[in-house]
Amino acid sequence: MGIQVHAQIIKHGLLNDVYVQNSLVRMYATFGDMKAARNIFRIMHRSNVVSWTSMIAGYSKCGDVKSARKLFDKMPEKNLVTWSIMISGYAKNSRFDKAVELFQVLQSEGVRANETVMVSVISSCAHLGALELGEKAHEYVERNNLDVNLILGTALVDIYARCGCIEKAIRVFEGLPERDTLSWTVLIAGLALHGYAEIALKYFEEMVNTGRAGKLAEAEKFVLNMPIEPNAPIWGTLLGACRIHKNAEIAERAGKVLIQLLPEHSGYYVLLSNIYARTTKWESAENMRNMMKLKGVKKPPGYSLIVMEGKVHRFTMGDKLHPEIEKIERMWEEILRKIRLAGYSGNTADALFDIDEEEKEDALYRHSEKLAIAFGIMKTKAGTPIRIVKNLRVCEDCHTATKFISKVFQQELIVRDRNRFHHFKEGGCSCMDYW
DNA sequence: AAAAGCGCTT
Repeated sequence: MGIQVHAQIIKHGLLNDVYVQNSLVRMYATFGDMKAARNIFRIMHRSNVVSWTSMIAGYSKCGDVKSARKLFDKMPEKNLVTWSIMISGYAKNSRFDKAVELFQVLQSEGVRANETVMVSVISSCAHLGALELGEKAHEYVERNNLDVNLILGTALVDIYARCGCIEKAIRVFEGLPERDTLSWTVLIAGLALHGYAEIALKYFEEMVNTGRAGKLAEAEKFVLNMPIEPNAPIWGTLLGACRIHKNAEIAERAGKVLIQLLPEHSGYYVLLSNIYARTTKWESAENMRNMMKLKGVKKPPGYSLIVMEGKVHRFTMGDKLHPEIEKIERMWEEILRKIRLAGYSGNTADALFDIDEEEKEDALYRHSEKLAIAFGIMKTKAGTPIRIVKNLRVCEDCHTATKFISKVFQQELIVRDRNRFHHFKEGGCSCMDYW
C-alpha cells in the first residue's frame, strides 16, 4: 500500500515537496525499511532539520542507534526535537548510559531541555538505578520551571519509588495534576517492592475506590502483574471493589485465589457459593459447600452484641431467647415500615457478594444485627449513639437498612464488624459503602 | 513533516 502511494506520488510529480519527502522517510522507517528511507533522504535537495530528525528516529526505531548517532553528529542544524529523539532513541534501545551522557552534552552546549527530554532522561536514570543523577535531573526540572505533568511526574515517581525514596515518591505522586493507571501502578509497585506493604495497600485501596466500574479489569490486571506475589489483603481489596461494582466474573476469580490463600476462611467459600447460585451454576455452588465440609471449614454462627444498662445483650440470627424478643420483633417491624417509607427496599439480590453473612434461609430481617439495632432503638432516645459489635462482617442488606435507620431515627449507629468500624449517620456510612 | 512514563512475558 505504502509503496503504491509512493508510486502515485512519483506519477503526479509530488516527490519534490519536502513535506512529502519527510512523510515518506517516516513511512519507510515505520516499516523498518531504512534502505528505502535512505534512498529518499539521499535524493532530497532541500533536506531540513525535520528530514534529518526523521531519519534519526527511523534508525532508532530499527534498533540502529549507531547510525542514528552518526547522523546526529553530522547534521548541520539541530533543534530540541532532534535532541529529544536522539536521547529517547538511546533509552528505547536500552542504552540508558548513553541517554544520560547525551543529556550532559546538551547542557554543556547551553541548550534548554523541555519536559519531553527530561522524561527520557529521568526514566533512563531509573533504569540505571542512578538515584543521584535522577535527583539532579529533578533539580534541573525545578530550576527551569518545567511543568511536572502526568508523564514527567510518573517518571519521577518511578525513579524515587524504585530507589526506595518512598517519601519523595509519595510527594511527587500527591502533586500530580491527574492520575492514571500507570502512575498508580508505578507508585504501588514501587512501595510493595520495598516491603511497604501497608502503605502500598492503602494506595491500592484508594486506586480501586476512585476507579469507575470499568476500571476493575485494570485493577485485576494490576494485581496479576505486580512485581511481588499479591497477598490476601490485595485480593480482598479487589473483591471488595467487585462487590461495590457488582462484578461477579472478577469476584469469582478473586474468590478462588483467596480460598487458596486462606483455605480455613469460611467466608470465601460462602461468597463463591452465593455467586454460583446466583448465576445458576448449581453444581459449582454445591461443590463449594462440599469443599467446606471436606476441609472441615465451619462457618461460625453470627451474633451481635449490644450493651444496655450495664448488661451485655447477645443476639443470634432468628433469636427467640431474649426475654423481650416479642417486643423487639414488633419494634423491628415498625422500623421496617418507617425506613420503607424513606425508600428502603430490602432484597437479597445484593447478597451474592456477601462474605460471612448469616444464613440466608431465614429471612434477612432476622439477622442478629437487626435484632440488636431494634433493641437499641427501643431502649434509647433519639440522639443517643448506639454501639453494636458483630463477629462477622456486615451484610449488604443490613448495611443499607442501617443507613436508612440513622436518618429516619436521627440516631448515630456505630457498628464494629469483623473487619472495621462503620459509623452510620444521617443516612450515610463512614466506610463510604466500601468494606 | 519529527519527541515522553511501568514490568511482566515461568
